[in-house]
Amino acid sequence: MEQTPPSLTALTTYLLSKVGKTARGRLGARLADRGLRLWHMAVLAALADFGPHAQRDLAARLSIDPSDIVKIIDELAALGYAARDRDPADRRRVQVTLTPQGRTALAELTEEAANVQSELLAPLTPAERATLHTLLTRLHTAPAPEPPPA
Amino acid sequence: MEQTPPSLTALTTYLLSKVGKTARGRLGARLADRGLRLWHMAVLAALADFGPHAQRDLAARLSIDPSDIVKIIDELAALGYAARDRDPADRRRVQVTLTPQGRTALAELTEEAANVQSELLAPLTPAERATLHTLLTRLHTAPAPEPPPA
DNA sequence: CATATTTCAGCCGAACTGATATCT
DNA sequence: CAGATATCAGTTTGGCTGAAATAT
Repeated sequence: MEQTPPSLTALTTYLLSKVGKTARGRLGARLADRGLRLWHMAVLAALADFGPHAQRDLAARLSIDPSDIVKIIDELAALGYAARDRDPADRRRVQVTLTPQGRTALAELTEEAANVQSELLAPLTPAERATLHTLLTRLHTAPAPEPPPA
Repeated sequence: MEQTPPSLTALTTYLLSKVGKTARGRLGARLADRGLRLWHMAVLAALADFGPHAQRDLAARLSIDPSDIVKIIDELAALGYAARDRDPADRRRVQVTLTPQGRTALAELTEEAANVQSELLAPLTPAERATLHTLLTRLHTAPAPEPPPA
């Protein structure tokens, strides 16, 4: 079998990128079976965890481009998972709320994600999975330090 | 500051995907400063570690589509980092070899990658970085288990 | 009029498909 | 002629840019 160059596997950066890509791919494939993509699940999760959002706030929270969120909400609304309403206080804003169907859909997606995860992390013991999760959490929540521009 | 939904950060899969994406982004940005992309570095690494390849073998080793490798080699050749020669034994094959300039370029890229990495992993202690690396290596080298189709 | 939010149209890079050319 | 390799053209997808449209 062809091997990955050791010059690359020696870089944690490379492994993170590669393993992360397969993780995204696996989960994306499962969601695709339901006609959804990763952003759909992210939006449902944000609505479930933090309540209704203006579209702009959803985009900011999830680091999606505001111009892309339109179609995502369109699709979630078409499935009955989310509802659009004008914010009466500021009619420029569109309040997006999670419907009960959206909530149950999210529960199913989370279930799917857990399945994908147990496949993906199968080579690790439960203790190792926990360690990996805490280390990744540290990296994720840490401020991204930019080096001082030369 | 807007927070990421806990429903997502609870998933190791999500963290892997997200952290991996920023890793790829950071490294890619550095390489872009030199007019290169990630695949260029991967190809140089494969040539350095395993010697000359036929283009098809490069594609197989790095999981690139064979139709995409053509332009990558074009660009590396234009920079003087790689050389194309017909394999005299099988003239269908194009042998790609690393030039001395390519080798020194790879050394510089590896240096850059190490810099990116130390920024990215700054929140972790050296011991934790080592743990992360071994865990990721286990995930990377493990066979990708597909669940039995329903 | 200046600003904020949403929406839409189009561009660009990455990944894949299919067809053609060259060689064994 | 069948098979393998490389090359080329076209499609798709995601993420981004820039310009309307609506409201404050």
